[in-house]
Amino acid sequence: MAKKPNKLKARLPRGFLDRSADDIRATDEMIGRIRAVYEKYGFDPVETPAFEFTDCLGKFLPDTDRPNAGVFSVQDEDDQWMSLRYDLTAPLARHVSENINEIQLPYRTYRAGWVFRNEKPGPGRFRQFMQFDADTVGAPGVQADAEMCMMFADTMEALGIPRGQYVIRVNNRKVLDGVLDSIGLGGEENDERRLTVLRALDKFDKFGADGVRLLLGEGRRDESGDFTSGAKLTEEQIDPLIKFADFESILKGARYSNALDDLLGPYPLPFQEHPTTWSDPESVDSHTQAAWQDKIDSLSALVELPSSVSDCWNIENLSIFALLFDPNEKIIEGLNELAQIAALIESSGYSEAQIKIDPTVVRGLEYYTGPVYEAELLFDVTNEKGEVVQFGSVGGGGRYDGLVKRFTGRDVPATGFSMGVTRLMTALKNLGKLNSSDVVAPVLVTVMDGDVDALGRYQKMVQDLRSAGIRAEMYQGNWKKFGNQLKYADRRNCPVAIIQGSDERSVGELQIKDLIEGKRLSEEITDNITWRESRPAQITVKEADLVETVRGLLDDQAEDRRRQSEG
RNA sequence: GCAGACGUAGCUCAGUUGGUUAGAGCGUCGGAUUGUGGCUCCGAAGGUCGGUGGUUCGAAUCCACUCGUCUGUACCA
Repeated sequence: MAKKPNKLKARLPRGFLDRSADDIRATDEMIGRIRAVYEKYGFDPVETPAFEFTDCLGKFLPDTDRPNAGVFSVQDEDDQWMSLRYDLTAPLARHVSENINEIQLPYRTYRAGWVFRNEKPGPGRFRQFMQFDADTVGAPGVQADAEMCMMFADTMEALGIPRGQYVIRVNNRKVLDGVLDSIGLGGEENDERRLTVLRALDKFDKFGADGVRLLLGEGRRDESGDFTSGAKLTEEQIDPLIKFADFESILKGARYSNALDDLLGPYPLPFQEHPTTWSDPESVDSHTQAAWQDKIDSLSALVELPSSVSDCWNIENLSIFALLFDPNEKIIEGLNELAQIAALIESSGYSEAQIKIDPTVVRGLEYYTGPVYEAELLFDVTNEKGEVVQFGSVGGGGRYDGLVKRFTGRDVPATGFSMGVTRLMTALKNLGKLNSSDVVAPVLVTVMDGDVDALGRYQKMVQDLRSAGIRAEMYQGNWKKFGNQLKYADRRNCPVAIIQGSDERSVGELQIKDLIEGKRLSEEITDNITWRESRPAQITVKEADLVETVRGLLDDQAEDRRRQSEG
């Protein structure tokens, strides 16, 4: 006997998703809300295509062994490499550069689009996902960064995430760079190690202070036994970094019982001559105390805290912890910018519960040059299996002053951020915060006779309903199995079915069946004969009353749904 | 990329120390019911046991390789 031909296996590449009607409607809803916020802030849309020349995306030309590592790349007819965009920022920089003469700077713009990354997908991470970006191009001042943070916070709230359930964390690359300089990691020869250190710091949320300490030192072994080699810093370098990054727990006494003792204690600072304790000022010799006070005074003179900034913004604490290092110009400049951002945000009425200065934020290792910010969800997200998922950030951004200059040679400072629409939607969906759509399935006009005249009459009913603004359709399957028509209507959640056979037709009537009410009534009927013959929730009306009756039923059902959702 | 776990029907899974013709539930389709959704009952279809090679009289089962999925980790512009 001949082998049956192998069936083609239907399969989807991993990391890609088919989107359901509910998903699409929910995404549209989200995008609408985000867009409304951006528009209100005075931003205009712009759209760029999915493909760009690979070099314009800022990616080096693909190497021949693995041309698709990280990005999806193809070669055009003329052998030039093109790639699917992996974010919306690099294409924007290209667009601005190419149209720099027509664009009025500062250019305030937003856009939503699919981006593609050829890397291993994980929970809530896909190879195609949607981002929604906003950028201000040609604005050098921190006020532009501050505005981005505020708009970010407004967007989160517009999406229905209540205050306290999200936070926008703000940091400044200049502070981080200055800190790394001061522990001897400045200069080009340390580029690689700086990256390793920043990556390690970025994992603070995931692995905590102890894990980060390992990554800064020799390395860390994960639970599968795989080993990640570390930055191989010395204890003297690691200690202040950890304390700087973890300063909030230190202040709260959460991690170190004698926190401020530690601050002074175990590693030599230039001004520290004797080990001492800070928590008990009596035990500190006057010389050391004075040295510290000098340091703090001189730092306060350098970091101009605007008078309007209150303590809650962490600037002062951050400044004190910057003393762990020898504060250089970069640190001072970075702290000043953060202080100004805090002042601007505060005077606009935002609180620390919404936007927070946080030295552990590391983003965009490649191109960010100043303030960086990211949005994090603070509620637990559970997946389909009911497990709590580490969700991390749902969007972020920062200042990228060099990106346009790559093309134009002109200094065009810019700042902007990106919302991860797909990620956010996964979170909101799992949280049940997405109002599953209000779209009601269509009214079904059933088919009792299949001749052209009859079909014409059914189609006319459908058109009458549609003309009245009611979603409606005629059954398109095998009409001879009438039971299947109602089964179809039931599974589609059709609210109402219209039935007209020759009996009704001959007296100018039709049957209108309320499928929702009928389903409710059916719960009390166990016997099939009764169920079929009682024809629950079914009424007979004149043909002319079709539209009016259906509209009445739909209104009643909508009212019921509204009441139910209210409790 | 690295490490680990797992691949049996459309889905969720069972399958004994290697032993005849690989099973169940759900779902699908048909019928009981030519004009009424649910329930119930009867019946049917649906499998290269991920693939290739090997050990064996005999492999879903043991071995090797390979592909795929999942988890952790790396990368994440």
